[in-house]
Amino acid sequence: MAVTMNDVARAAGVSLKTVSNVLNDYEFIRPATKQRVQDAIAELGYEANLTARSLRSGKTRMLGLVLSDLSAPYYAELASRLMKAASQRGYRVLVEQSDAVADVEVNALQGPFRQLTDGLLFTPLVMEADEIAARLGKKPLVMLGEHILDPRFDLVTMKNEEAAATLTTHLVADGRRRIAVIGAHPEESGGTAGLRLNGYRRALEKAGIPFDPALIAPCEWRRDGGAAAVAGLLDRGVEFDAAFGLNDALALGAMHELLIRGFKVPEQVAVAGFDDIDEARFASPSLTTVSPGMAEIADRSIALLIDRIEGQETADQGVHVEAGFQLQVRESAP
Amino acid sequence: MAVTMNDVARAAGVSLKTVSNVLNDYEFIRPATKQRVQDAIAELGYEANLTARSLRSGKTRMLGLVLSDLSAPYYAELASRLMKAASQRGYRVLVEQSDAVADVEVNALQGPFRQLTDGLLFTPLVMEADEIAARLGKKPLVMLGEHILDPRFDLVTMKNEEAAATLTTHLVADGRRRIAVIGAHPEESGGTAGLRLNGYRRALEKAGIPFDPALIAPCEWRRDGGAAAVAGLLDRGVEFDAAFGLNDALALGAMHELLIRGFKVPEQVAVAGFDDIDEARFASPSLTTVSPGMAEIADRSIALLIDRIEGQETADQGVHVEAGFQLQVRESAP
DNA sequence: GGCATCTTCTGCAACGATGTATCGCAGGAA
DNA sequence: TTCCTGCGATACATCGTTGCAGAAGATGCC
Repeated sequence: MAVTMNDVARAAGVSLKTVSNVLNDYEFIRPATKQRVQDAIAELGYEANLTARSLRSGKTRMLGLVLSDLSAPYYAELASRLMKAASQRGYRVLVEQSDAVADVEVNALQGPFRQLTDGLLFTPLVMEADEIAARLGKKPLVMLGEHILDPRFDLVTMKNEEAAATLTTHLVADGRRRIAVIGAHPEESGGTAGLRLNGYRRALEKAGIPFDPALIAPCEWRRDGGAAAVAGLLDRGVEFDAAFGLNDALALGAMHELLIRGFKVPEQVAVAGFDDIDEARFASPSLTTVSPGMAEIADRSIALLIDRIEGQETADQGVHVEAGFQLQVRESAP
Repeated sequence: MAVTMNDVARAAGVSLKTVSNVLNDYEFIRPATKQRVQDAIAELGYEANLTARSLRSGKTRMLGLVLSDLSAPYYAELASRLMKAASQRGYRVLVEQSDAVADVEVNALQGPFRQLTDGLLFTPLVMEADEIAARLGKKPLVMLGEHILDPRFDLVTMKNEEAAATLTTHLVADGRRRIAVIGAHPEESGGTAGLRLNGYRRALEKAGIPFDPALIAPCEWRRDGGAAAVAGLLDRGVEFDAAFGLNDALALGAMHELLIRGFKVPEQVAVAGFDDIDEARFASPSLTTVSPGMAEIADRSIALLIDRIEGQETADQGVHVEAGFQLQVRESAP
């Protein structure tokens, strides 16, 4: 079997507890003793049993990350960064894909998944604030990139509305007047889609351009959704000189459909997205988009969650962090 | 604190072990007793403590997945599928990003990460077969999609060589004679890159086209690597009428560079990739590529690993699975 | 010298589950 | 009646670690 603390203790001629103390950096240990224990550890190749430690301490040093689908480029990159940030503070990340299914979200919040983790990074797609609050246990939870702005929860997000307004203003400055929005309902106002749509409307208003609900095309937030939405607009005879995909996948799907149908991008229709995934830079034409400061989102949310776990952050109300953003002007909408 | 088995036992008026027996589907329990225990569990909202169970049983019901970088589209999609497949058999997947750093790979193999998991899905990028064999513990390990074809290891991969040959033959059939390869060294023969290069060479040979090392452009397997490799070829004055990116990211980067420089794709230069990531379908022009049967790879590798863990697969030698593939002909290389 | 305090180390219990051994009680065979 | 077998349930030890309480010796202070 594996080497245990008992074996180390025997080899070093000290008690079990002394070995434990050495491992946990207990203050009062004679240097000579400490050395003897460390030598024994090295010689036997001892490694602490994390399961036993977890059982005893009640901590797993794992963070849960709940998102809809890891294969979406934005989430893949975010997960990758979160893992790296967590690892720097000695934590691991366990991912749960909800597929936007309510049951899975609920289970992540209070089921076995919760048990395995010391805290949660949560991207709720189905559950509402009250429901979450009701099922929220004692372990810390940080909301990620989503719309639920509620004093009960910590939240790390970006300036969705402001960024969408900036992007829209950029399109308007280029002379675009009929800007289609891909991925929202005309009446939407909550959620990521709603916030970005609000920014769009605010920018139009400021420019004195009337809002036309016919330009708003709802669809699934995937490449094929974006393509289908544009197809729908064109088939309905809706005219537009720009398309604003509420994320890059939507924009790229939309652009693809436009190019297939023989439209010139950006000459006839400008296309812009949101998220600045790696792919946006390498699309043809390259995609104008908003870079959401993902590094900042990842670092801040990990820091906040771990500070909550370790009791270094004690604010009664939810802490709200808004990461900055940057407009990335590229070929698709100069 | 949380409800324990002891609380349930007391509530149901039975012993601790009887509760355990009910939970583990022990055969000889009177239906009435079983019912009483189940009622108590439901009433108290008892949930088994996974950590305690792990400590006692030595199993965590977690699988480790070691790959270079989760933000690479291929790996993101693979990870997503692996998680879903694992979850169907009651396992979770814990991801470790190696960034192709040797230390991280070694640690994943024998460090704390190994301890947390019952088995490993391993994509070695740095370590060699002998090194892996030397550090391999007792827990099952399945190699994933990589080149190490060794009787000591289980391996799930795809027909890399055959697929690359098929793709090359397709390009040749379209009249291409000078096909650049993006992402390999001319002398390479092992590893994913080597296998695909072998397929390329075999197809050329069969068509009676001489192999020209000048057409082989090594680079990092990322979009920007592909772009840089093509830039290098063009700047060196190497002429070619097709570019075969050894994965889709490379091909898309290459295509981007070609389009920027005013080349017509596919009229002047055809472009083809490998992996059929979602993005390939929505690129402009859409990318001809090889679809590696990822669903099959994910399902088979999870099945194999779990069968090893649970003792249902007992072959002494490594089991080798080769998933099928499909040529996806699209606009970039008709 | 006597007492309090600090340093260094130890032993025991506990975290919450499962494995092993065992026990009482039926019912059937001898 | 006695012995045996199988069912249904139990008690106790155990997995490897950490928290708590305390012991023994060294040191400081009056």
